[in-house]
Amino acid sequence: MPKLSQYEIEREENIKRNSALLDALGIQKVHPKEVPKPKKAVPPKKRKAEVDENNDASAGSPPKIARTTSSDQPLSGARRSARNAGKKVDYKAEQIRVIPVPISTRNKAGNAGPLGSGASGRKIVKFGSIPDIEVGTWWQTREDCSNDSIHAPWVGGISGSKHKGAYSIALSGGYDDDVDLGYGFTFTGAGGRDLKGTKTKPKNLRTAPQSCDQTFENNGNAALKKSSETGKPVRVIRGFKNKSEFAPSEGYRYDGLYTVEKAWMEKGLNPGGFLVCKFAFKRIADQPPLPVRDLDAEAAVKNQAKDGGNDAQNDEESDEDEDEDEDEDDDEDEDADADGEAEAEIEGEEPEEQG
DNA sequence: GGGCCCGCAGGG
DNA sequence: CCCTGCGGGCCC
Repeated sequence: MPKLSQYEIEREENIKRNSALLDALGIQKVHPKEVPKPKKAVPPKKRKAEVDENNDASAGSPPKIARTTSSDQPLSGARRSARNAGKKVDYKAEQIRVIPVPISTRNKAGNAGPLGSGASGRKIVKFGSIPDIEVGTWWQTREDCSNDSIHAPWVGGISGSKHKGAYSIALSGGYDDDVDLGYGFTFTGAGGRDLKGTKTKPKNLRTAPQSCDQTFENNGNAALKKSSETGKPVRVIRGFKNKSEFAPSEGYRYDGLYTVEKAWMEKGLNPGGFLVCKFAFKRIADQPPLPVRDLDAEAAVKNQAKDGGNDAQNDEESDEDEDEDEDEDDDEDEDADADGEAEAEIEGEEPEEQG
């Protein structure tokens, strides 16, 4: 085994420390086994229609928000077990299955106007959930997400003010020592970067390497610290740059409401060893389950594709001895869907408008 | 794939 | 207006 780089050593240390901290807060990783798996990817077209319906219906009040899986659609994929019985594993299908399913797919092309905006068309600024935006809603870009009032900034990871607290955050990778357990995670704050850009175009960067200590003076960090005191819910989106099994493979997904359990500072994972502000998040109970990816399976698919895919297909079948421990697919994971309607009506207390 | 530059949404 | 900021597109 090659010796670890200094970076990796520190990374391991930080992750260990953060994991222990999450554990101390009672935040445990939920094994994928215990989490309902998305049935199968649904053609975006279909989904969009559905969204529109919901939108219309919601004029009164949406009875069932927060559907995670498409229980209404009889999918052939649901009977995978039977299909697999006599066939080789179809990794294409497998990939589709394990990839986070966009619950409602909305993007520029299809948008008939932001759902998450009031009658006025203005974006909604409040704590907690946004009307008509279900947990699991997926967007192609941060801009689209912003238009639905879930996370306003196009670039920034934290939305909120130091006086009121944080409205939302984006978990989008960027800090390799953050630990994402799905139902809880650690998050690194903002600041400590020198956005100086090039000589000709000074101060023209949107992001840059860590170059000094972060502080809680930073608006975003202060907002999150405030949230840790008030206990108000924070909307969380996960982005494709996040490497965890809970991240979408592409685009951005709204994963519901979390609370900030703790705020602290520690030496960050950067060459200078600069301090960063860190936060521990915990998912509020009774929300739709998170989609979980099977990263190993995806890697296998990738490898297969790289190997040229044709002749290799035979042994796909037999490679089942690889990582069987994780329950495997061939039996039904259907049981899971039963609880689809655990919906969370958690809201921020007050609408808290603000101009 | 990496570097550069850009528009934009906040908060102060 | 000033500043920031876990995007994104384009060009190389």
